[in-house]
Amino acid sequence: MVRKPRTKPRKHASQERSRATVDALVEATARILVKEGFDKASTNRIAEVAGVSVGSLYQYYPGKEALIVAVIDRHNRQIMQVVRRALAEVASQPIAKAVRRLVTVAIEAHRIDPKLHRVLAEQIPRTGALENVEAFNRETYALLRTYLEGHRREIRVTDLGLATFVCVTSIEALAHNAVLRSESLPEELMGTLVDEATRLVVGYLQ
Amino acid sequence: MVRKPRTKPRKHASQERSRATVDALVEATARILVKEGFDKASTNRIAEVAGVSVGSLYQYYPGKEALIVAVIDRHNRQIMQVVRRALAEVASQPIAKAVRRLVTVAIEAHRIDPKLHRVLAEQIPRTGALENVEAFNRETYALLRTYLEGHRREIRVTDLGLATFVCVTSIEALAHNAVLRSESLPEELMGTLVDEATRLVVGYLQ
DNA sequence: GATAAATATGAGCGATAGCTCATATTTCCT
DNA sequence: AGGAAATATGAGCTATCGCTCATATTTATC
Repeated sequence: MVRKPRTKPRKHASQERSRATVDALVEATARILVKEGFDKASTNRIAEVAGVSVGSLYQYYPGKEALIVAVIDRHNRQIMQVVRRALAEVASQPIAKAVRRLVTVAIEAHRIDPKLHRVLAEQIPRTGALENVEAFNRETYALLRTYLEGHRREIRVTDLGLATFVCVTSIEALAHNAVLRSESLPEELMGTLVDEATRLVVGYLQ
Repeated sequence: MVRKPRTKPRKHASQERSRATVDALVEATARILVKEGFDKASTNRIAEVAGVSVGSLYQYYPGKEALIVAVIDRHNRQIMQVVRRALAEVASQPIAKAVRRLVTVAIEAHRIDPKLHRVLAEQIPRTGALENVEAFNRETYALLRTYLEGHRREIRVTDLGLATFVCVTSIEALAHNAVLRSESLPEELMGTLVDEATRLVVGYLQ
């Protein structure tokens, strides 16, 4: 069993100045994670890079963990924005077209700050942050499920929840791995990959 | 950039006694990871739980990281043993049957010491250990590719490498997520999941 | 301009981590 | 039996970490 540290901000920054401090802290954390790795992201170092004192850090965040969570949250919000928009656009489109779009978007989403994405995926011990990530996962799941419900007639599938799980999981994993290997993978394969992933999912649904 | 600590054992233990020490250390590391979490897995604690002195630990492992790698390796070897056997059994079987077996095996494999599996997946910063994990991934990839090559006539696919990637990635992800959620997921869905995953992959290949 | 509230500072404390090394014990080899 | 090699010990060093708090500075309020 692992006990979780607090991860919520301490105070709500109200003045302009303090909001700048908070931003600088989150930004510094992200930069350190990318450039120096998780181990180097100590509270002292974060404050230093943010150009702020450790004391200020602890005014707004109860600890290192909370900063990391803030970075993860910011990144996830960016991703979810893209995903939400895509699923809204696609709502009335037929499966074949919709899935293709979703696959493309999934890859795009994973390409938002890919270096940060990689660090978050590989180096961060998921402790406490998990709840937040779970929340985003649940939203993706709910959104896709809603789409599938609206297109039930086009689908040949018993359990809709299970189908959603299968689709989200495979699309996510394909996008994730493709982007992580995108340096060692020829770029032109990316297009083909979209075709293949689409075929995979559409074939499954219909 | 992150510089990697050494992860190779220092000495090759030759006597019976020292082999026992090494085993105890790896075992202790695994136990601590599962029961107390990554943070508590300090070299002092590992030595204590192993019933051995810290000094001995450093005779065989250059640091904490190396012990973690040893645990990961041991776990991956167990998994690969299952996977290799399955792919050998399946070599001459037609796609439909083979894929179903592989999906089942993937889930089984993820169920080997699931608590450890979860900790390794969620809590361990992948630093240096990555190379080893990559090696196992490549083997899985190569094995499946060989199978697919032997069954080219049954497959409707342009790029065999890409097809392998798609199959490995989705089966792996489905098994992984299914097992991680297996407590919150009704058990009877597991059987259905195998059906669905099989349908997903077979439909894609044919 | 004066007072209060908000914000910022950073030296330094206690805790713990990783790790070494001088020393002791066990095993191997002849 | 006896010396050499292998193995084991653990007190304790250094480094760093997360974090606090007494103090200083800036901003809001009237």
